[in-house]
Amino acid sequence: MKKVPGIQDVAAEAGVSISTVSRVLNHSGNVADNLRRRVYKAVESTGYSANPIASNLKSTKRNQIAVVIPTLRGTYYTDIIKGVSEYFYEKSIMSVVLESGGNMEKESSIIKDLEKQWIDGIILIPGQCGQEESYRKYMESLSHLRKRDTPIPVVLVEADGRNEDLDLVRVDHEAAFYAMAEHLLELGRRKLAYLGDAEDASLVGLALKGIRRAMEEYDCSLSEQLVCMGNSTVLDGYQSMARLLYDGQRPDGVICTNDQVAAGALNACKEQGLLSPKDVAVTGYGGMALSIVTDPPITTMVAPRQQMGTAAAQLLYERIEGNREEPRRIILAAHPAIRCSTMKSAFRRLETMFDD
Amino acid sequence: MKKVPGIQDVAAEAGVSISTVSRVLNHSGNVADNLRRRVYKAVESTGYSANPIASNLKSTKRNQIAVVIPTLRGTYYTDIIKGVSEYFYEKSIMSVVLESGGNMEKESSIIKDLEKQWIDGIILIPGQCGQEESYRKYMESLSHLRKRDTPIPVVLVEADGRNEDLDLVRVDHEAAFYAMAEHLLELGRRKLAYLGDAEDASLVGLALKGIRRAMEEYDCSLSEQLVCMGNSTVLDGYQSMARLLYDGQRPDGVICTNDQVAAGALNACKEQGLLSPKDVAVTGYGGMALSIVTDPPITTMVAPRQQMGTAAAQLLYERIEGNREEPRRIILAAHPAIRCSTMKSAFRRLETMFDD
DNA sequence: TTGAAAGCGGTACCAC
DNA sequence: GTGGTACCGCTTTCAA
Repeated sequence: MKKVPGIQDVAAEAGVSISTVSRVLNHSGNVADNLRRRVYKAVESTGYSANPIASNLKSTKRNQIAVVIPTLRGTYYTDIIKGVSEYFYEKSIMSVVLESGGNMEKESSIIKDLEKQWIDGIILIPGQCGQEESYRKYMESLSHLRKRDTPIPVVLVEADGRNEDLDLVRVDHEAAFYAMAEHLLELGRRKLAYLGDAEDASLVGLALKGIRRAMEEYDCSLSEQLVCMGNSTVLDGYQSMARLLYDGQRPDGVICTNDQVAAGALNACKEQGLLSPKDVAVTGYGGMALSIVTDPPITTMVAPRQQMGTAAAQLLYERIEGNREEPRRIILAAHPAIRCSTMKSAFRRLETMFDD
Repeated sequence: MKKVPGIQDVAAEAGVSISTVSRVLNHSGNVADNLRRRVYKAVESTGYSANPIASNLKSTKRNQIAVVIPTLRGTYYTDIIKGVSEYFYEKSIMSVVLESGGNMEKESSIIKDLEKQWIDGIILIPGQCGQEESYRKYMESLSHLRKRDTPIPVVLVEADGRNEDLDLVRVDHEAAFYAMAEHLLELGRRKLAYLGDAEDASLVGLALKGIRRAMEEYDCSLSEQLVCMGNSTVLDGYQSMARLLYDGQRPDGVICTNDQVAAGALNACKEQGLLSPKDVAVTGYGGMALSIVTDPPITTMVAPRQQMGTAAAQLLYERIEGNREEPRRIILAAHPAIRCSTMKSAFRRLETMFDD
């Protein structure tokens, strides 16, 4: 195995000093035209390409950031990644994607690994962080990053706001669920149900808050019996809804924690001969591709996922460049997509925005 | 800004030589117990963590591979990434994900960038490589990687087999489409249509080959009028199917290039009052999450996406370690998921395998 | 068993 | 303008 050509080979080939080669290649300092040409020629003939590792040895910069996400399944998080990696690709910074499984221990261990890797920054999308106990340990590993002599900047995405001093980008879930509830209430529905994700306590809290606030304004309230906790798959939605109906509960509006659950709920309704939206109006959440292909298509709140990624990337970049000290929070709004699962008259055009 | 503790600080703190610290930390060579203890203590007190950049300076290894994919949208490619990154995470090798937009020029430029980055290996999922002309330039950039003094190994995923000497992992699409056609033919359907993706000539070719082979065996053939080319979104499927019906063509079976197109086609049928599967049986392809939430759920071929990723990662790792010289191809089979869009009696259980 | 010293491939500062 | 040279942080001989 032949050795890779190094800068010293180029220098030898061109008959100039290493310093000169460096100057030419980094456009630093002035070099006489003839030398410059000779250097370029030597680069050509040797097939030289700078070793990025050695280049960063001094600066101890890696030109690399990491995105830690709960899961690569589905499109919610990968859309966020899209925003992040596009932003950093422009800046010649590579993005590494790590999957935590939504598991706090794994997240912590990944973060420790990244620390050893001397990564330039981390965008962290935490999984469920319900249990106070392990949350403490978790926060420790994060704050450790900031207490280092050379801190690794961290930007949180879609996390609750408990960690006050970290940058944060998230969707205003409370407002979004408020909007969904208001939409149903405006349509005259009063007996609303909520199908939540037991594993995402933080989202459930915000959703309930939003829904309750809307219902109060319409002088009604959310019955505890109509609040169901499952996981967040199609199957869970189906089962939760089926159980509600089996128990003799029959809401006239169902707000689901995401589009998958809504799709499942829709199925359960159909099975019982209930029509949507006539008998039961169903709303999803997230604006995933599948929300448009169900029958009827599901009314949902579209989360600006890629935009979240871009915003987070921007915040992180400011930190990496040392351009900002005080923490910032960016709260983005989800926007409604009204479809036939709540309004029969809804615009029926197949939307092209989702090309999952 | 304080300096990061380096190995020399640890050495000073422990009152030993740098060499000794290195030996202790890398478990290389024997060190007296008392020295070893002092080193560990010094590591603790200084908060030392090895600089991964400097560690690899000699070996010029980066412990980093790249996955180049057409798009981060949807779940098809991200599922492949999941397989890849899990495999390499175990090996302490980071995976970087780059999005090419399915654009050959961008792909080439990304690959050039990666070359400068001295990445240890590349898993490449090419976009459409229809046009012979630009394909040539493209192959050049690939073969350049192999002709370097220190070649960067490349594994292709879901590419056609034109590049004979590269490792390759893909699904046997011809067999899969053959199976879909056979399924419809077995159900007595004879007037089959095919909705393809104009931008993926390679897939179209294989699909048509498979479908035609199956039809021949049933003594019938595919009418050219029932072959439609669009793109691959829900909307395209809707439009293609609508056009067919508008033209007075009415197939009794429709084979779609993917699940999105099938979902769209299903919609168009419904709009014309056609029942599925009674009037028209519709099949999708890929086994995406949305195939299960449509009404009726769509019969599809499930592509082993994560498995492809793992297989590709394995091949790449062998190359990186220099354990193999001769190129290998791994062809995986897709497996059918029969649903109500083709057989009314199909098992109706909501499958949990898709939790998009 | 230990330490000194020579790189690894560049960058950057300092003379000339 | 140009070249010499001292690092960057770690690994790896090579002597002692």
